[in-house]
Amino acid sequence: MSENILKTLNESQVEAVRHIDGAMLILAGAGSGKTKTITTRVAYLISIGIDPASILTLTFTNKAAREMYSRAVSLLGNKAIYPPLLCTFHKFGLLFLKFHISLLNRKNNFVIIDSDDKKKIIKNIEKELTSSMVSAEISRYKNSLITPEVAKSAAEQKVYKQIADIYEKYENYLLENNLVDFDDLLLLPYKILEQNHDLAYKISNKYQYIMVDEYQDTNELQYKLLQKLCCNHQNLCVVGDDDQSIYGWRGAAIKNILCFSEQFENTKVIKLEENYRSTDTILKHANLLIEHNRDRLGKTLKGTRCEGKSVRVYESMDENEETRKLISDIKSLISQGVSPKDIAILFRVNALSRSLEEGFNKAGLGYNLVGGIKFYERSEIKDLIAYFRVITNANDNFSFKRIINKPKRGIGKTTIDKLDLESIEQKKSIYNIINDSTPAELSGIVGQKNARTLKVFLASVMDLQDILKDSKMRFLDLFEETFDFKEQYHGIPDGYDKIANIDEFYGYIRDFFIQNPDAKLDEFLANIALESEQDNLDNDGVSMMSIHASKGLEYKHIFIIGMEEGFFPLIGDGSDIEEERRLGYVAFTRAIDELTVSYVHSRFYKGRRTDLQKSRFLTESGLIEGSLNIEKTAAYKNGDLIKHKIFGMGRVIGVQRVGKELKLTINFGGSKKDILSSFVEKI
DNA sequence: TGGGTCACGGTTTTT
DNA sequence: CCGTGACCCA
Repeated sequence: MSENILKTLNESQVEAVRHIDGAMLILAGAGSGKTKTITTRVAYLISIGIDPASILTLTFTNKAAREMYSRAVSLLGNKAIYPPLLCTFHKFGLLFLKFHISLLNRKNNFVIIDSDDKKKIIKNIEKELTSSMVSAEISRYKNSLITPEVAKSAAEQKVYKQIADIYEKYENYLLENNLVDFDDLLLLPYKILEQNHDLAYKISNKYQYIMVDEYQDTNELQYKLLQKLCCNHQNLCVVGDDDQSIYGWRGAAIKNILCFSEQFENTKVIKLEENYRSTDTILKHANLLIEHNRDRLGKTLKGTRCEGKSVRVYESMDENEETRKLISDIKSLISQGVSPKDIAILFRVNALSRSLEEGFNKAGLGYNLVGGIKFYERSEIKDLIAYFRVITNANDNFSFKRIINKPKRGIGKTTIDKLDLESIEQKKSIYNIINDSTPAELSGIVGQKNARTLKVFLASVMDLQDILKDSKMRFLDLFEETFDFKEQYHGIPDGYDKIANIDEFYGYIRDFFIQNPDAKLDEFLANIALESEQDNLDNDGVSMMSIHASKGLEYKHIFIIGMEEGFFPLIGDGSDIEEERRLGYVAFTRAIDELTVSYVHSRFYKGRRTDLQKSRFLTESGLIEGSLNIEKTAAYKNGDLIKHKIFGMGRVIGVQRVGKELKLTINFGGSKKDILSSFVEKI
């Protein structure tokens, strides 16, 4: 049976699956059967008698976890086995904390906050700095294991002192309200393992075989955590593609994959370079593009299919012409019997979807915009979530403040501020202040009218808490009855949609409790906190999404728009041209049969029309002949200007990597000439 | 308290 | 251009 599983794999894949003990790095190029290899390895390990409970597989997304899990289970057939743990990093962290957070003297009824909540908390602490900036900075600290104290003492510039200060207050706030953010789901387990060697040893012993998907996207903290999990063995198998690392801006440490072999002894390295997805033509251009990157482990995708159609390059005056071309193409594809589900339009910047959407609407074509505002991020849903959080965790001041006036009950900012102050003074949550104070005491804080309102409000919340203990379903019915939550949206703009969302959400909760009758409300909350809607691909239209969102997906027909300097590659302060190129590589390799790239001469963006140059990626990938501008370019050799004129008149028809340099093939007057890039300089 | 108006700023975002 | 947030007045 174990050998049977390996039947449909190629040689390298089999080698990867059969390697049992010791560290392994699987470099899996785009479309090289990465998921198949991991899932087969899980099934194989179990089939040769390894205890499923000792296998841990970590992914980044729920979607990947679900897919791998079901594939691994189906490979094992119907044999009833104890399922191996296969989940996201964050889910693993959550499970770990539920068991062990007491080691940090914290209770395990903590609530997970999302990035929106985080920003709100930061804003409440300090309004001068932009909360997104501070939020990202705090994440960077946490993921680099820098404590507030260290951040404070290391800060030299005033801004960083300020940020470190906010960081400290933020951490205290989380602690007081028993909240954890996404970073904590990894950081706190690491801290616990760091402080408790026996536990680390025990856990490492429990998970003898650890696998990590998308390793190129791991950060410093994840690496450290993995080290702890492996402190008792070296059976860590990581799978990734350095060429598909596109989350550097978010703290992913590409060095984790680049240096894996040095960090773990006797690492076996396996490259999966056979691509089963795209045509040879598509791969050729993808390879040409990525060849321009310096920091690579080095890998070339080999095609297994056919040459296929050549990649089309569209040139348009502006975004309207671009959209017209795409729509006419897509219409003709559909008339030839292509399903719109097999078509996707990709862009580097979400803002580019606007003109597309307009065009599609006018043409009456259905589309499916991936990304955008997520269901759980809608304000009405977040309000409901805040209600449920307060109901399960009375210490959650943050959520309490969110719902205190929703629906409107006449409690304003001034009253909230007073309660906040009181909460700090009494070192007690707002919930408990309202509960513990006598009506007279509370009136002293917020006035008689507000005191009465708050007492009534809290009584309703407490009634619901009681009902929740008896019946979750009855609780849900009474919740709406008590607060008239939907009522507030009647007759306001978008109110109809909001009510529909609320009903959908109630439906979700009911479903969850039907599926998990024994689960508590806080389990539901933890579940949705870690759930994002990638499964947004519900309707049958053409998909539109950012390149980031397209990672891991494939479509028969791919259109990439906005191939212009400034848009793609996107140029900004933190921009990294190699990462942009990897994004290009990811985008190209999403295509199965046909790839079309498009650029325009001008685009309407941020309220103005901007002139644009076509993307360098078009020449780098060999999609168009590059032409060097006569005035701006000259060729030098050893400091001397050479053949300026001839070179200037030539056209670059090929670019190839030679060592650390690029070899440009120039065509002038019919004859070809090769020149190294170091000989080319801008004047 | 909350609705209205104006100024500002604006990549990508698995959890 | 278009959404968010600060600020002002009823």
